[in-house]
Amino acid sequence: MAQTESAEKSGTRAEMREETERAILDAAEVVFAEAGFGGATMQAIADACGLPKANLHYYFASKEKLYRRVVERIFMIWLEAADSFDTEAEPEIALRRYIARKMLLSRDYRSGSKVWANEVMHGAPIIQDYLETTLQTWTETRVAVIRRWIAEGRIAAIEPKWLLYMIWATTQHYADFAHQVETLNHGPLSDAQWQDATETVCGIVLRGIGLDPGTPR
Amino acid sequence: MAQTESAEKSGTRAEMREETERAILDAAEVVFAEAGFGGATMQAIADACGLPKANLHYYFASKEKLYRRVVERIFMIWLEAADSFDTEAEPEIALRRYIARKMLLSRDYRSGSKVWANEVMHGAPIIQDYLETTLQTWTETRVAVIRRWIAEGRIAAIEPKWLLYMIWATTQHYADFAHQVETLNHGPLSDAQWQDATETVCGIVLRGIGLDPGTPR
DNA sequence: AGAGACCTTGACTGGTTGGTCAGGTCTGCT
DNA sequence: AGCAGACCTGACCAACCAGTCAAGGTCTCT
Repeated sequence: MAQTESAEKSGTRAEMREETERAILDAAEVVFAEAGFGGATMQAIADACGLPKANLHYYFASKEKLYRRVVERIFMIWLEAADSFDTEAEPEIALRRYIARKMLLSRDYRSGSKVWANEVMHGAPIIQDYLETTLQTWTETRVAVIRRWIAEGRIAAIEPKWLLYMIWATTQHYADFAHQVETLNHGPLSDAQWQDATETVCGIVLRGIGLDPGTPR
Repeated sequence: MAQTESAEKSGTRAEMREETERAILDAAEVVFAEAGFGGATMQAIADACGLPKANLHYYFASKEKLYRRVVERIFMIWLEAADSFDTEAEPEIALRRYIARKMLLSRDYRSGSKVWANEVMHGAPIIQDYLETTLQTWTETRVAVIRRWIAEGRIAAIEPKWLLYMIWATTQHYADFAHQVETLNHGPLSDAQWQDATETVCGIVLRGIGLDPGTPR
């Protein structure tokens, strides 16, 4: 009974294992986001996905290994979104698309963003290597692109890193500080507000580096 | 011996108590910032300020009470800085001064900023009331000022809240994500970099809302 | 149908943590 | 000097938590 209890029509062995792992990862992501690594308990994660605690340890050897998988998954999603920063496109297009994508991520992957923020804030003990390799490389390529734009006189002469940090910080703020944002807003942001916020961020950033934001949409 | 061991020339009873409390709060701020509430241990805080763990409980009844005091202290510092958003001044001046002040805070009170970020990210269980009262009020007054600027045609018509979030997020990024920033920078930011980052943020924000950043300094 | 791999789970354990407390020390006051 | 009250601290405890385990259940393949 127990094994076929899940609502999904039981697929192959491997499929079911994957499903269970994903359910645990989803639950873990939320719990880690709400309580931090230290504050989260395996029991809480187990409760959140309706499994006995011992089951978690069957799928993930330790709390730390589970946490690492959660963080890695977030990073992959982030990386995927990062590709929307098209190095070939016009600056207006590339930046606008990238900012919009990151705002979407903040809305749809709030917990993931929080876990990532937590991890970095505490000195990135688990994913330091990612920072030094993948993130470093990605950043350098985009910095190079921005420098080229500057050299071509298309945008104002600013240090590219400060611009990237501004975009990262602002977009992630809507996930990491969602509670504060929603408190000040007396409730969750509406679709219109998300759209307006995105457009405002795009507008300030583009105009801020000397571009014409043009007509949105 | 123990009581007079502190380097300070022992003052009055009340002074010494205050000194000890501040030493504990300082240590707690760092430990909470590095490990989060759940990950921090009273023992680690005790070690960080060179006191026996039992002493902490003499000055602060519980871990949670100590944490609350740490967060409250941060909030007070934040509020003080918030006053540099002069509602009487010209938009360029008010915003420039406010951003610069917040950047300084990020540099000098990194741990405090992290603790605050942690608290809000985890749903502000301790300081929800501050968000709903003091922060709400402060925000509303500044939003009103920005709306006035817009009505007077001095800055572009944008939702003031999105602008404030952008400033908060960007400036705090340099504290909360200091580890990531420093990794990508291959070391701590120099004074010149701090200055350049501040100037860049001011420039993008001001230009972004249709103002002339003018000549810095 | 039967064997063997795979999965599930309640009960348990060793270690850690927040918090307590009794007994001691020091300070300021009379 | 002597006393009262503030301060200090090592040792202790109950609660909790990550991780283990053995016994039993289920699925797949032949």
